[in-house]
Amino acid sequence: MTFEKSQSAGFIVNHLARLFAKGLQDRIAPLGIVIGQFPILLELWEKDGVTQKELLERLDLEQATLANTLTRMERDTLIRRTKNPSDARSQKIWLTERAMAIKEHAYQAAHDQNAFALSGLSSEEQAQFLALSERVIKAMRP
Amino acid sequence: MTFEKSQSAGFIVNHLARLFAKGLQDRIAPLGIVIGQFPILLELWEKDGVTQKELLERLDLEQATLANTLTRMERDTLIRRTKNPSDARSQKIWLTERAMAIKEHAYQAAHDQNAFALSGLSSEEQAQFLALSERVIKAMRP
DNA sequence: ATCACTTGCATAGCTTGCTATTCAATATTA
DNA sequence: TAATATTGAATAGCAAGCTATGCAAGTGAT
Repeated sequence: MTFEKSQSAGFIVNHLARLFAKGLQDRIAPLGIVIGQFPILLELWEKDGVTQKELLERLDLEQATLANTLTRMERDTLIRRTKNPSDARSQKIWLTERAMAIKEHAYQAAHDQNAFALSGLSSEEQAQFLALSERVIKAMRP
Repeated sequence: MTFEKSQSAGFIVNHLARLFAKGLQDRIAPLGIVIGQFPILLELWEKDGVTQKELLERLDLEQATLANTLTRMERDTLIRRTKNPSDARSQKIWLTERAMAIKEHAYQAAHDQNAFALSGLSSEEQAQFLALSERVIKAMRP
């Protein structure tokens, strides 16, 4: 059997993801955040004061990955945690001023990176690309 | 400004890549290899007895990433290294019997995973998806 | 021939993902 | 109520990516 990397969906998609990540990374670095914090911040900008479990439900991550990233975010003064009066096992997670202040800049960075990545495609092709990607995800999702 | 993850190319592509990786991971685990070793094995199955530098030129990885993965591959008896008579700084990298023996199974696994991932698309759509992806990569590549 | 530059690779240290395990708090059931 | 099960979160340990740095071997220029 033969195998051609350059025509393998797996390789192509991996390459895509790494280029995307690198591009966004560079754009958000000046804000003092890193890419793994991005999805978490997005959720918290929508609604904070939630428990880790509630946050987890809105994210596509394993619990341990989230816990570790939250620890780094606390270290980096992006979040604080307070006691949850109704359950001593859990805590409530809050954004700091600093994290709230960068929201718009971060949105802009993500928009810019997406626009840049798709800049070689027409609007129709962009829509097609996203739609096809969604269908591939659907096929693979357990 | 607003930001909708589910319509963000970056998030979608990241999700895609993780599902792909997980799927291939599961298929190759029985062969005793892991996903980071896969691209390297593909190149070595084509041609081994090469230096790290030659290998690096054929891969889309940083030198340090390759060096570390090669160390794990040696630990896992997938490769051996011999002296390079023409340059004492470098070594030649050779596949072991074990690594050679799994080649066809690994190709098959990758084929199967790609087919599975794209199974929700028609042949035309599959070609479209790959072509669009390539163009997105081209736009982002430095 | 020596001194400086370049090159090939390794190492250190970080992030972000994972699985497996642990532990304390809470809930359930006999 | 006591024993057991479940749940929320943390921790350990690994892989694979990155940047930055170090080091020894080779190359070149004076």
